[in-house]
Amino acid sequence: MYVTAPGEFPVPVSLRSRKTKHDENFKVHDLKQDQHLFREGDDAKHIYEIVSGVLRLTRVLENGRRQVIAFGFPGDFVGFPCCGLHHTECDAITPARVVYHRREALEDGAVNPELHAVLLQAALREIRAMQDHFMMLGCKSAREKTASFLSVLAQRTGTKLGAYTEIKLPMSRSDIADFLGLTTETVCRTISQLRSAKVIALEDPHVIVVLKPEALLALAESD
Amino acid sequence: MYVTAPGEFPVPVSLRSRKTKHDENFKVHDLKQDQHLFREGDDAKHIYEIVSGVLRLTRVLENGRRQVIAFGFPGDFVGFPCCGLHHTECDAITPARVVYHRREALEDGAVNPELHAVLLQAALREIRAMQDHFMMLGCKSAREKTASFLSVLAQRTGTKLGAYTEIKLPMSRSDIADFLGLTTETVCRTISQLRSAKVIALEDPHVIVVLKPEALLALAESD
DNA sequence: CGGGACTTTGACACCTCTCAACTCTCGTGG
DNA sequence: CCACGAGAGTTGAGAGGTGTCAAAGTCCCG
Repeated sequence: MYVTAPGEFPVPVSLRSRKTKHDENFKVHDLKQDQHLFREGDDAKHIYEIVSGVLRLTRVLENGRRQVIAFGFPGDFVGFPCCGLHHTECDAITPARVVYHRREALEDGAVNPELHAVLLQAALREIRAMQDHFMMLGCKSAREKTASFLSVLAQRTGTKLGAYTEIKLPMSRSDIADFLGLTTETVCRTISQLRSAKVIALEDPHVIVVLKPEALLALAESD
Repeated sequence: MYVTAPGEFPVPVSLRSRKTKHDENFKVHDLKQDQHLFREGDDAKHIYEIVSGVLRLTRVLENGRRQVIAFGFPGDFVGFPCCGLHHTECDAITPARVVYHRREALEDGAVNPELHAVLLQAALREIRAMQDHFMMLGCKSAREKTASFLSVLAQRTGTKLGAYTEIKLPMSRSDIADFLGLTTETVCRTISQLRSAKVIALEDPHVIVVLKPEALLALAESD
């Protein structure tokens, strides 16, 4: 998941079973919290489709600085290989279930044409979503980034509570910070500001209620 | 082109003609400077392979802020579609020549298997390169960004002058700034600092000589 | 020769980072 | 049962990097 334009979220595997029925190597795997799915430099044997739970894709520089490339939510695909290798770390920040798809299904259209098409479209959506995320990292202020992040999360994973929307944040403040190109302190402060402005409320640090969705969206794109 | 790890640059079409000989829709097109190749929202009929010249991929937010997604150099592919549409602007910052590849060649493996594989690998490299660029935008300071940018450009397009390397910068300062998530003024100042430190020299604003490549690389990754 | 776009430099403001302290929760062990 | 420590989150003070605004310089081209 990137902070991307709304309205084009992927369809979980469960909703398009017809498309995957021909995958003879269809295989489900469960991950415990904090368990790794793959690491940077690993041979890429599979592409993974997330059924449930939340994954985290990260890269680290030599000097230790870390970037969270993306969060993987149900319906997302992770692990697109380059030159046969994974180039990010991937681990589960909640218990999670993924479907394995053989890399050959992506790279060779003859193996399983239907699955091939699904994986290819997922890769193209990935490119599009990463372009969206460039706008975040390159153009936006801390407040805009944080508001965008919460706004997208509300639309993608929020649960309605009457006029409000409740967001469960499975990731830590420092995950959010490394995703948005900020520090944990700045993320905390910005969330506190949004709370002071009555745009959101905090049930606890990992459960946020969006009180004014339209105000949140406005802050996400304000000049 | 993103500011990416060195040593894995694409191979220009001219060097792998065998791989494209089966593309029955192989078509060359020339672009004048400042001419558009496609715009955001256009129907994506083709993917483009750059033969010569330099292209610029951009996105703009509602409030006018701009992000340069990538620069396209010879050997790069641009125009990967999502949902059949282009999601960036693309124009030529120098006179350029591109090869058209029909979108179907990417999306349907049966049309031309060899070309399909080439385009697919290009898309996967694109994902990898964008991940690299996230590190730039999210983790690095202005000096590190600028040094990285010049360093990569030197390796990718530089011409050797004895111990030195000359870089031609076809893009404006504001293009560089929008690519790196900075302002033109900051890019200028940072380049001036590098010049003061005798790491680079400026023949003119668009021709830079790298005097100390190892120092430039060190600045690109310094803590 | 003059106008315009681009580049460079300076002064200043302010946003974000850094460093630090405090709180809170939770799990461990005495 | 309580003490203790570890880790995450929050908040504050201060510094510094980068953005903003302004002006001058450079170059190209009409």
